[in-house]
Amino acid sequence: MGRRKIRHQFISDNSTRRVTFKKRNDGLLKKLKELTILCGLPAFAIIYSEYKEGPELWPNRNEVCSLLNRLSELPVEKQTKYKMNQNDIINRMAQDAEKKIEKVRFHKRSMDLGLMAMFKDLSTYGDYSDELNKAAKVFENKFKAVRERIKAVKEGTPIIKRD
Amino acid sequence: MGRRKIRHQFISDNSTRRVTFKKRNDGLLKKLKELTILCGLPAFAIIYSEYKEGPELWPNRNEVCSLLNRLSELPVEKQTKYKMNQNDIINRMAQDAEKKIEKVRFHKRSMDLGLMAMFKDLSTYGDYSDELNKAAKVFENKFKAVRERIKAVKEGTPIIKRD
DNA sequence: AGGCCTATTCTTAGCGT
DNA sequence: CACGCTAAGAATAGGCC
Repeated sequence: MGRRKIRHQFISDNSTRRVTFKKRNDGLLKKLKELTILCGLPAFAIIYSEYKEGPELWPNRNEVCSLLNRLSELPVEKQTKYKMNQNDIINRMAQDAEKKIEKVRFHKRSMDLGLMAMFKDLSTYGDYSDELNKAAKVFENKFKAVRERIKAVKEGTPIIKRD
Repeated sequence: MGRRKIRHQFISDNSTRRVTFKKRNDGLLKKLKELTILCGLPAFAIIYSEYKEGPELWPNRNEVCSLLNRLSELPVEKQTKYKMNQNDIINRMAQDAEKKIEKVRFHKRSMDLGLMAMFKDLSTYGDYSDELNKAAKVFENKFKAVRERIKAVKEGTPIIKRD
């Protein structure tokens, strides 16, 4: 919704990306707030960006932790939605990561904060905190494993519609 | 954005609220996904609703936990945004809660999942898990304390624009 | 970099089935 | 109750300062 239609992929231009982030981040939080008010329910969002020291955390950490604890108490059978979402995000992040590797655009931040989390979900490799290059290499080796897991987890239709 | 403009408040009609939730929930997750792709960053959202067993968790719990841990490691001085968000949500939830008390619309779910979290953040009162009425009463007593805290925490301008 | 503006595209409220 | 449809409203990409 703008002067032109844009492609649904990473915005390479730093300036444009920054502006887009600002606009869409604000728009997203506004909509999240509206949803919680209109439907009277608790919701949370966490958005890390390279433009801020602290992450966009809405509404706050304590509530997120509380709800996460609730989630862990749910019977596995009732976490279907969760599984599908996980499948969805793994797929997406894998694709994003693939592009980044190809383009050698592995920013430390995204690697440190985003992809490492995925690794932890798959297996334990120790501490890569300050060894970006090593981590990147490991990622390449683990990529196939990720794909394998994606297939394994797959089931049902994802709630997040694909474009 | 529809045939008519709607008021920014809780939708009392169950049927309408359900439909609105479905539409807006989907729209929100779509936008969150777009943001992560367009700007190449990790983001997360958790939405509890009364319409599903499991909460809408995007993308998955492990990543959320990992990022939360990162957040806790940030110097307090750099958590300004977080503080403002917390201030914002406390304000909002306090208002929502107030309405619910007045209208005796304290659904067990929202109380259990949403407001209790806020209580935990303020002080420890023991276990209210299955005592809704008691919790509601405590809330009324704590309401002023909440307001006080809001003022104490207040500083800077919130990133979440108010309507 | 940060606002403001507005042409365009996108979202969704109210209905019909 | 779940969908499909579509016009009224919103969000925002690209410009301009």
